[in-house]
Amino acid sequence: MAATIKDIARETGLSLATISKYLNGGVLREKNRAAIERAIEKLDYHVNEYARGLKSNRSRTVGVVIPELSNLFVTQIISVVEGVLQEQGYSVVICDCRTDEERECRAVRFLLDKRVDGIINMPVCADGRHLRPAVERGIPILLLDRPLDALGGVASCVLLNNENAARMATRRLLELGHRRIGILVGPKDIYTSRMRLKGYRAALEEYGVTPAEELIAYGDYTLEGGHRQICRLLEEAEGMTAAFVTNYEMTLGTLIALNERGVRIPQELSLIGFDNMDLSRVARPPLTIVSQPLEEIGLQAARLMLERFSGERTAPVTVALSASLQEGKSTRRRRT
Amino acid sequence: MAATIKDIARETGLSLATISKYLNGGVLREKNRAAIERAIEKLDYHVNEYARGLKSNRSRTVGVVIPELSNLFVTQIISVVEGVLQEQGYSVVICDCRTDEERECRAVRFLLDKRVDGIINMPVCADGRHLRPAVERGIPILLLDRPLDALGGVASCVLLNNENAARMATRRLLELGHRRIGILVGPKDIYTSRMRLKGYRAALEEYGVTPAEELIAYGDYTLEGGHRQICRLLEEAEGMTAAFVTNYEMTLGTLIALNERGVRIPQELSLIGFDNMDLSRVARPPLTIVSQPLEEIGLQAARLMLERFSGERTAPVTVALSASLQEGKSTRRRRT
DNA sequence: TCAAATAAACGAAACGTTTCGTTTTCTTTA
DNA sequence: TAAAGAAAACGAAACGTTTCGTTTATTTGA
Repeated sequence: MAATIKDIARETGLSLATISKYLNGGVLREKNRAAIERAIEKLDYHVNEYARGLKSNRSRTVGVVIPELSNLFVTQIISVVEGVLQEQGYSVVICDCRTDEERECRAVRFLLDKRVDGIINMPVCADGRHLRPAVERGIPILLLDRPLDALGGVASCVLLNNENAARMATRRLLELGHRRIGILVGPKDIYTSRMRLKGYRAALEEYGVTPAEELIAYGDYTLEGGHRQICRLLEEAEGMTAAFVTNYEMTLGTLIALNERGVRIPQELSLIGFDNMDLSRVARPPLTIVSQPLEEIGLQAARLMLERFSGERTAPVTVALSASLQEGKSTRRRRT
Repeated sequence: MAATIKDIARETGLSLATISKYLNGGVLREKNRAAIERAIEKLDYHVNEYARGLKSNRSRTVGVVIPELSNLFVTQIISVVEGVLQEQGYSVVICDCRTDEERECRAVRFLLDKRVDGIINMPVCADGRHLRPAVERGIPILLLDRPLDALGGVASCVLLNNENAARMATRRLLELGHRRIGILVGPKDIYTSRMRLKGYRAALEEYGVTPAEELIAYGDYTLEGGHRQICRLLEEAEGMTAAFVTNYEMTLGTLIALNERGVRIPQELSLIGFDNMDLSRVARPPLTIVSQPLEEIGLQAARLMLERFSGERTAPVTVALSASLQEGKSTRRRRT
C-alpha cells in the first residue's frame, strides 16, 4: 500500500543506497536529489520508522516517567519538553507511575522494551534502582526536580535551586519583622524537602534566629497533608506570625484550613506559598509565592537530552535554576 | 548484544516459528513452553518492537492529540487513558498542539508517520480536516469532549452530556428562586459551549423564564476571558442574582473578579462553577460546581479504542456521560 | 588528453520478527 | 496395533530500511 524506498528507487532509477543516503542527509548530485524529491512527493512516501529502527536500533523516541500526570507542576514542564523534542522529530512517550515505586520500575522497563533513545524521569524511588536497567544499557538519563546520588553521576539533572528559593522566601518574612516563622515541608527523606528546609534554616541563622523545632511541620506534599500540618502548627506553635508552605498542593490545603478557621491573611498570619500562579491570583488576598521557572526547566531538559543524542555532550551535567518571589498581598510587617 | 528470538531458538532447540508462536500467545506443548520461558529468563530476552512492527505493521502505540497539556481537565482524562492502555502493552504518544489548528494537523501527520495504531483526539479544528489523513488510512479515531460531524461518523466519541449538565445547574439556581441568572459560556462556535447554552435555555424555559440576551456572556474559556465577561455581566446585566460559569478557567477568572470587586458569595451573587474539585474546596465559600466524570471518560475512551483493536467493535459509537452537581456553599435562596 | 584522485552511486547482506504452507509428532479409534 | 485425524513444530520468505565494501562517474592536474 504505502510507498517504500524501493518505489522511490524504481521511480528515479537510482539505487536503494542512494535513496537512503538522501533520507539521512547525505550529499548527492543535484539532479538526483531533485528527482528523489519529486518521486517522494509524487508517491507520498514516508519513512517507515520501524524498518529504520530495526536497522539502526534507534527509535527517535524519548520516554518520560513522571509521578503524576494530573499535576500542573509536572505537565507544564513536560509540555515544554514535548514541544522541543517533537520539533526535532522525536516522539515522547509518557508514563505516569502514580508515585508508586513498583509502577516506576515497570515504566522504565516498558520504555526500554520500546527501545527509547533516552529517559527523562522525575524520580519517585529515591535510590534510583528503577533506572539500573537503563544505566546498564547505557542510554542517556535525565533527572527532573531531584538528583539521584545513588546513580553515581551517570545521569544529567535539571532542578530548582531549592535551598536558595526557600532562603529567599524566609528572608522576605524575616525582613518584615517576623521571627516565629512556621514552615511546611514535605517528607523528611525527599530531596526537595530537605533542601527547602536547609534554605529556611540558613535564612534564620543569617538573621540570628534559632530555628525552633516546633515551627517545622513535615507534610507529605498533598492537600490533605498540608491541611493537617498547618492545623498542627496553628495549635502547637505558639506565637507563629508567618508561615511558608513549600509546594502547591500543601498551599491549597493551607488555604482551605485557614479559611475554615477564619484565620485572616495577612492580619493574623503572613503566608508565602509555592508554585502556582493562578492560585496566587484567585486566592484572597492574592498570594505571595515562590515561583519556579517551569518553562526554563523544560527547555533545559529537552536541550540536554538532544545534546546527548547528537553527541555534542557526553558527560552528564546538573543544571540548577533559580526561583523567583512573586509578590502578592499575603504578607505584612509584623506589628511590634 | 541483546538476545533475539534466534538465541531462544538455539537455546531451546526449537524453531523460530515456535518461539514466535509462544510470544504471540499460541498454543504449544507444555514442556516446550517451559523451556522457552526458561530460556527467556536466562537470556533476558525482550521482544524487539521494531522488528515486530516492521512485519506486522502494528506499533502497539496510540497517539493522543490534545489542545493543552497543562490543563487538569485534559490530563486527568489522559492519565486514565494512559494507565489502561499501558496495562495492555500499548504506549501512548502525546502531542500537545497548544490549541493551534496548524500544529494539530502536524501532530496527526507526525503520529501517522510513527505508524500509531489509533488516534485519540480532543479536537481543536472544528471541521476535522486534520484527521482526514488518518481516516484515509482507516485507523481508528476516538474523539474526546466534542464530536466532529464533518467526519461523517467514522470516529467514535466520548463526551459529556453537556446539555443536561448545564440544565441541571441552571435548574438548581431556579429552584432557589433565582430568575435573573447569568451564564458565561465559551466561544459561540464551540460545541461544548453551544450545548451548555442550550441546556441553560432549556431549564429557563422549563420554569417559564424567557432567556434574556444580556445575561449571556461569551467568553473564550480562558481565565482572562472569564474575568472580563463576568465584569461585563456585573455592569450590564441588571438584577442578576446568580451566575453559572461553564468551565474551570473562567471559573477561576470569575472568582478573581468577584474578589477584586468585593462581591460577596452567595449573599450578593449565587455562583455555580465548573470542573475542578480542588478549587471548589479552596475557594471561600466552597464552590458549588458541575463536576465531570473524568475517570469514566478516560476509561471509556481507552476501552473503546482497545475494542477497536481487538476487533470486538467495528462500528464507531458515541458515549455521552453525565455530570454531577457538587454542592458547596456558593448558592443560596434568593431573598424575595 | 590521460592518469590519478575524488566523489557519487551501487549491490547485497543484515536487522529481528511474523506468517504461510508443509512436515513431523502425537492421539484416537477401529 | 495400524491408519487416520488432529495438533504442534518447522523452514523459508518477507517486511523496509541502513551500511559496508566496491564499482562507476566525475573532476583535477600535469
